Amino acid sequence: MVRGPFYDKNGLKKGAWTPEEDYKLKSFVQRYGHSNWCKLPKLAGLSRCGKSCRLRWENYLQPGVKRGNFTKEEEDLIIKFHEEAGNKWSMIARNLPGRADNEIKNHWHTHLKKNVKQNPKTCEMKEQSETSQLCKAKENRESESESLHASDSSDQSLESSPLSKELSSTKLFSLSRDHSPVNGINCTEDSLASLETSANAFGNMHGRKYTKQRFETESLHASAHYHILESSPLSPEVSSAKFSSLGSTDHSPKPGINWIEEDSLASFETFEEAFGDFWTEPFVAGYTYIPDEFPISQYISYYDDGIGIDVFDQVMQIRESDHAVKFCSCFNILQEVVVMLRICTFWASLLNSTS
DNA sequence: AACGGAATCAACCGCCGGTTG
DNA sequence: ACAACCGGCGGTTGATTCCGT
Repeated sequence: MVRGPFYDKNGLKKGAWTPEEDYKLKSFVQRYGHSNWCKLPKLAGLSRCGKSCRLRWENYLQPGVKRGNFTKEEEDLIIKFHEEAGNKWSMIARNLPGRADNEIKNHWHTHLKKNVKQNPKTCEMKEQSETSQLCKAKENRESESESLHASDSSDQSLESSPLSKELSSTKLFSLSRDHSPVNGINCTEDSLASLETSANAFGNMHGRKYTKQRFETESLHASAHYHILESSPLSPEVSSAKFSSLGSTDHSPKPGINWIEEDSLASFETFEEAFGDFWTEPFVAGYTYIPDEFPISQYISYYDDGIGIDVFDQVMQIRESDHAVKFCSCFNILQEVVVMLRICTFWASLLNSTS
């Protein structure tokens, strides 16, 4: 189902991700964030391109990512949003918390598209949608941009938005400071405060500057998250835990977090069972190439006050300045060899035990 | 049991727009 | 103002699994 691993001409690994790579990426991102995907693979000790890392994180490793079967409600939402906006998978994904755009896209092509075609009424609506899809796509971008501007003062753009009122009001809800109930949602002050705090933490943790686009995207994401929670199988506790964990300085997995990647890391846990502290032994923990004693605490305030100190960049500066990267590269090769030996040992022991 | 086509889905590719220097 | 860089997005690919013959 997945391309086998191989190396391209630049020496970058392609194809399926291994549990080991997942662990490296997850550990690094949870600890230092991901303000620069291009530099991240080198720092995290991965022979992957930044894009590949980003995709893997966003689609599978990121806390809160839902895997598995789509619910009827989710499918209805996908169909509805697709009718509204066409192949705007990222936008649809923002309104389905926990679902990656790639997964939604795949689900559409493999399950929903044919179902929609079988339904004449829906098909008709879809055709109408598709005929104006190009126009809508353009309008969507414009209206999203407009709604951002409008959010400062009024909801004028809502009436002209090609998106449904539900979508539009979601945006308004996310972008405005008005805490009154919107679109039938009873918003308590507490939940809103929690949402805002969480959203802030979410935005801050990566050390990203709040550009117009990012503000828009992340606000949408945060609001959509709250919006869907009303009917989502994900509990509010999980949701808030998600954001909290992202903004927290303690990046160890927390109870209550919906660690969907548990499944994908099942084999990884098997390693741990076999070797106890397999991944926490020095050569592996260092795995992130950043020693535990790295003076990270002085930057931790970043997460709290949101002032633009980027932990990731600090790591980069320190490590590049003293040629640590070169050292780590050599060190990493040794680590890789040791890891491979351990994996071989593990499988050998498994084979022995089963035979 | 063997084969081949269909289905699935993780991952890659290339383009585009925003940001930065 | 401009070029380079970077992240995000949607389309596509291809390995694997499923299922019918």
